[in-house]
Amino acid sequence: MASEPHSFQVGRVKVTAPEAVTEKVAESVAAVVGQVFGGRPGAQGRARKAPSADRLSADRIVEVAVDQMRERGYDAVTMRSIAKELGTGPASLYAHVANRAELDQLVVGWVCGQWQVPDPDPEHWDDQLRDCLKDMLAIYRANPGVARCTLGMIPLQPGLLVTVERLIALLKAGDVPDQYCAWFTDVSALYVASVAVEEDIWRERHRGQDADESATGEHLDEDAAIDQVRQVFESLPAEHFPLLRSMAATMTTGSADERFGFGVDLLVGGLKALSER
Amino acid sequence: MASEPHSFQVGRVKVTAPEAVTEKVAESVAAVVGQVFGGRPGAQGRARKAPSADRLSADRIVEVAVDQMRERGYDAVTMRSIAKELGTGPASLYAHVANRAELDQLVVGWVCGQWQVPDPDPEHWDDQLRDCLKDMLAIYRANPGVARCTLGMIPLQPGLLVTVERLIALLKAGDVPDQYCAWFTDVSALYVASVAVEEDIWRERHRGQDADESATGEHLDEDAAIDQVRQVFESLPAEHFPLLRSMAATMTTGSADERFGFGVDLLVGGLKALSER
DNA sequence: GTTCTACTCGAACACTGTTCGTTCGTCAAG
DNA sequence: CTTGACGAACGAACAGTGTTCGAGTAGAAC
Repeated sequence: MASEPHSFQVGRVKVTAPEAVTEKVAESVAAVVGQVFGGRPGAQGRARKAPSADRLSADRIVEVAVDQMRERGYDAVTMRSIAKELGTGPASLYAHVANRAELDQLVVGWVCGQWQVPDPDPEHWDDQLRDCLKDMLAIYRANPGVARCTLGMIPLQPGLLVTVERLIALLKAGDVPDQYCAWFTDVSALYVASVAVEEDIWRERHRGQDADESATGEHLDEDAAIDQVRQVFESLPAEHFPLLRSMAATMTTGSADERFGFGVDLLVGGLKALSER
Repeated sequence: MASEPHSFQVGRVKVTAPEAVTEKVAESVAAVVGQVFGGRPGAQGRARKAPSADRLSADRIVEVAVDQMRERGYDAVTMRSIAKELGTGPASLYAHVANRAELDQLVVGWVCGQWQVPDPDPEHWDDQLRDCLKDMLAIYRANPGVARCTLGMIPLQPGLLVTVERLIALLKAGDVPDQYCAWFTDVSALYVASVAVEEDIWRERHRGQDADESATGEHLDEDAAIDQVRQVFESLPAEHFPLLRSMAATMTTGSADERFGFGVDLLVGGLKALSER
């Protein structure tokens, strides 16, 4: 699979020859079917010949990558750190993974395969939808760093296709027009991922600070940071910033969940308003 | 300003001592006032003593950074490339900019200072709001790469504060409750930035491809890529993906503007629905 | 004219993703 | 059982990245 230099970027739509396209499609479909029937996400179509215990594989690499992201954050995961944990050098990874980009791709597929969309209940489709988006954020939160790989990625990863299919079923249960169904999956996925990315950047920034703070003995957590933001707002000159100043407390109110919930309400509410017209 | 090792991160809320906070506030406010009265965005409070033509300055560095992002994309901008264009080495930049992160911060402030929010017209506040968001995306598009710096950034940059203040005024003209005003600025800014980031990643991926294609004589533009995505959808097994397959065309319909406009309608429509309740 | 401060910048450090050429293990053919 | 052969593994290196150190220097202040 890594032998063809011009078309190995699975799902990245970088394909030069038309034959390569259909080839890619077949590969994708095969992987999808495998996924549907219980195959592990990220598994390649061709079965492993000799699954010796200490043999490298794309699966093991992805697994280690996800673990390291969870434990040490996205930025700490490098080809070398993965290789080291597998007891080898970075060059060895390139036999199973074409790229750092492809590795990120596989990581997303691995994690997002966990996303479950319920069977549609036409009575409560909107609540189901809200819960779905919240679930997805929860999965991102359970696997910090993964969200950073998602931006700019077309959801052609097998696990994601299943998800999108079910999500559309949910939307159609709410009589959402086709075009809105299509676009809404895009917008909502982007929104959830963005929130996850922002939270992750915060978390990572924090991680660095905590290391500093533990030296000085001081601890500066997220609430303290928000306090400082509020102080900035409160100290703005009232003549130029009457609103920001008076709303300093309001601006900094709300937990991450509340803020995200508001965004979800905006999207779902907007969708209902648009659909019912 | 770069002399205090623990508190130089302007606007990043990384401050260890309370004195540093007020110091930071004063600095921020001064910069804001300067901005309001016609100062250039990104300009430091302290006036340059000897503005010799070939002297380095944070302004010149930011200017070069923005230009290079526009011309060559975010990834191509490095401390070395900036220094080279200024006819010096990378070390010289660190006298005026603490960090690559701070440089990104300044770049955002520089560009987002261009964002204009009109005086509120209570009759058409929602249309004004929609236009505002579209304008912001337009500015991101005019300065490719800049959006990449935005994620995870608290809008304490002077230029952004002015914008947020005026945006809230616009929302209040629509009788939006305070809490919703506050959260909406967050959500909308995040959404616009995310769309810009995604577009930018696409653009950059394209740039790389174009270099490849020009060698082979083939040209693969964005439409062709979308065609391939549609082909993938169309080739999915109908028994497992009935919806995705039948909606293959719908899924890939719509220009970037249409898709973004849909997202904006979702947000604004959702806000109106929530506020009127 | 001297002092002093702030800026400049060459050289280096530690790190990144990636590639090259060689070696090694394992499996199928003879 | 031997012999190829071929993909996987790997040591070493390359071209980059952000960042730091410390010596040098130009300009303003006294």
